[in-house]
Amino acid sequence: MSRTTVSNAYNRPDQLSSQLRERILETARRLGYPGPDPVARSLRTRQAGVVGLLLTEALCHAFRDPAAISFLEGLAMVCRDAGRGLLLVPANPDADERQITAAVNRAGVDGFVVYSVPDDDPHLAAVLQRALPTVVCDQPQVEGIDHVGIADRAAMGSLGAHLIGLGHHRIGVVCMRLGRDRHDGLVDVRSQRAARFHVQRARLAGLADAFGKVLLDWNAVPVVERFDHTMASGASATSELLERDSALTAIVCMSDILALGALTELRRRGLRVPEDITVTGFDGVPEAEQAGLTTVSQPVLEKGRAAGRLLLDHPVLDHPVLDHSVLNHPVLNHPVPDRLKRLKPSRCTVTLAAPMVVRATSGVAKDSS
Amino acid sequence: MSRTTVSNAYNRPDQLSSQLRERILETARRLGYPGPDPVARSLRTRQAGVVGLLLTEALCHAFRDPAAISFLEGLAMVCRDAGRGLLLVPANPDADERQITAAVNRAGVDGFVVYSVPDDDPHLAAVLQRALPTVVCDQPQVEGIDHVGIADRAAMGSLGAHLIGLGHHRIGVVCMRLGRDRHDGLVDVRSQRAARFHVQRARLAGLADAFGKVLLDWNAVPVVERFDHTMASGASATSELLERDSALTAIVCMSDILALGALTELRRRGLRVPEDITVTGFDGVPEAEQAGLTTVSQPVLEKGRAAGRLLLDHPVLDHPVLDHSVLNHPVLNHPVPDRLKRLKPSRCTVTLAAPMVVRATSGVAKDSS
DNA sequence: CATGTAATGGAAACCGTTTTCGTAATCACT
DNA sequence: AGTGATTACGAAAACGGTTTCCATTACATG
Repeated sequence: MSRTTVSNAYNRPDQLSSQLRERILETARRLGYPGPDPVARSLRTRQAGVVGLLLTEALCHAFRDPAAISFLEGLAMVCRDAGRGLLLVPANPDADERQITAAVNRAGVDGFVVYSVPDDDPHLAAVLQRALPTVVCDQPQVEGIDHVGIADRAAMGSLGAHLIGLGHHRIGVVCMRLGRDRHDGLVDVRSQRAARFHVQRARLAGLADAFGKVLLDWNAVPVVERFDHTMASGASATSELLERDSALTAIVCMSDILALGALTELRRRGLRVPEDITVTGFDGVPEAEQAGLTTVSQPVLEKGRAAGRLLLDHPVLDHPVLDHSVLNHPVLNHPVPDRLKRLKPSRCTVTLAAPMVVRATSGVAKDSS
Repeated sequence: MSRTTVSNAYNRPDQLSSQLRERILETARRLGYPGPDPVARSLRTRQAGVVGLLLTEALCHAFRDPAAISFLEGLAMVCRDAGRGLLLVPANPDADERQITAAVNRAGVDGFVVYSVPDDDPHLAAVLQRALPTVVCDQPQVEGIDHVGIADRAAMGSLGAHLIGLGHHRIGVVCMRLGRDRHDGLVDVRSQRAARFHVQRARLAGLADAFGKVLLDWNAVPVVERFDHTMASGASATSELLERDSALTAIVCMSDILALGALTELRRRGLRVPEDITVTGFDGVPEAEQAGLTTVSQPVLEKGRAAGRLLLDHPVLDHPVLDHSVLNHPVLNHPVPDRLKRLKPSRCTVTLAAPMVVRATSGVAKDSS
């Protein structure tokens, strides 16, 4: 019996008579042959049928972040529909350069999605080395690499302007980690600008924009960094801010998780939100919605889907590659009534309708064999 | 230049002089060679360095279920520490038999973890065909296949006895889907026993046990099934139960998600929990903790870690044998059936004995461990 | 009966590594 | 310089399929 025929029996049932096929399968069963080896098949066909996903190093925290989960969900949906597997690349922050490169190089995938890792992450560098189709999300744009994201800076700018419009200027900011090293505490403007994470950098810059626009001094705004992206961090950072200045009128958090932590801390201190103090978040996770948080709602699931579609070369149907300027104007779906101005409690959600998709046309990494 | 030397340059830097190695790497860079092909390497080494994960078909719902996420997190942690990738197998409920088998067969993995799929799931059948090391979780035990789970039946039995001890006997039950087909509504005992999901079957049986033990009629207890595992389902099912019998004293939900939905529905109706009516859940997710739900806290993350360790042949360190009396969690050690020896050296069945606590924070009940 | 055509099965090349083993070169030591 | 040990590198055989191409057979047709 030739290999060809066996191969055909499994993959092209129409290429041989059904009784021969049945005989082959029967024999296979008897011999304990489990079917064609997927690895050998991948080698020959030059196709793994798998998409690699590079999540932030802090895997444990990624799974605790509803936004990351939604992204994963969106991506997984697209992969499932395309019959592709989704491989979580084992990203170990404590590994040395060699191990990291090895981990990425060992991944038998047809392409990579990179989600919110630091700019200088060695995993990312290793991925780019692989010269496979790649999509980055919540990252700085890389020449020739597809990109999915939102207008973080503009969105946070809107939120900042909204707050300032309400009369807030004595605010404190809570931010997740800005770099790969643990640092919990105040960060000055220099450090803010040097943040290794695109998202954090952009959002802080957006807030600074809003302050600059009305000639308020951004340098005077305390920004507290926390390495762990948890509610507890949000709480402790809020505490730190209030110790420093108990007269703050708003706590601006760079994510909903942190904002939820801020809420609990404020309640613990007997402060009413939003009567006594305002809290804002970012992302628009369900829990935030339920808590009645002022936040920026971004289409996280859609970002995952867009990334997947982009990688699998499907048309990015729902997200035509938009002009940058369109998305630069996030929609305030609750315009602030006049009577609410001057520090009156108010809640609004800034909704970003669709992710921003930038398709790399120069195709450096794309389809280059 | 021979292939051997190039291979060594990448994988065994100590096997050749550093200047030769540098020369090779330099040449590779110049020629655009991206390093050894992981697929070919896997073929040769007979090792993919990847663990396959088969999640329930309803992928979208899996990612919305905090318990499933925690399991995933635990598994991912173990994989990361072992330098293994984690492959989400594209499980499509709507695919036909052939596509499903193909999806599983295309996965280049060293082993599978199967998490809470229906007993008759064709994906599961395909996985078992592959004759690879496999661990099932929240599934019925399969001869010769590693198993991770908790004593669902005993746990729910304890919870039931606890409720009965408090005087509850007029209760309603909310359950997630019992089979692969959508069915929303009341289910009789026959259907309960025929449930395709191990977990649901065991938990319902445990509750029935508790009723039987004190000679209460389980047939009289209304059980409402919901296909979608969401808070909305919990709410609507609760509504359905109350329409049927407004004098219920307790709503027993088979998961925390459903229970949280029940809570909102009851609040909406102006009923106080736990003063007017008791609600119980299952899983012990953080949200439930926060809501002060009576629930069974199971070590979900630990289950994920145990599954990973079992598959990767690490000792299952953190899960020692506990006394049967605690909550009836035996740790069984099965000798390896001879025919399976070639697949994997040491197989055992582990039932998690890590802390499983019946919490009673909602005031009506108080009990522990 | 010869011949063209379609259906079916087989031979061999190829995918890109790892690994074993052999050979040549280098080196320390007597 | 001879000898044995050690090191550096290369040749060739797997690994387990897919795919292309060709040979054979069966059958209908002129």
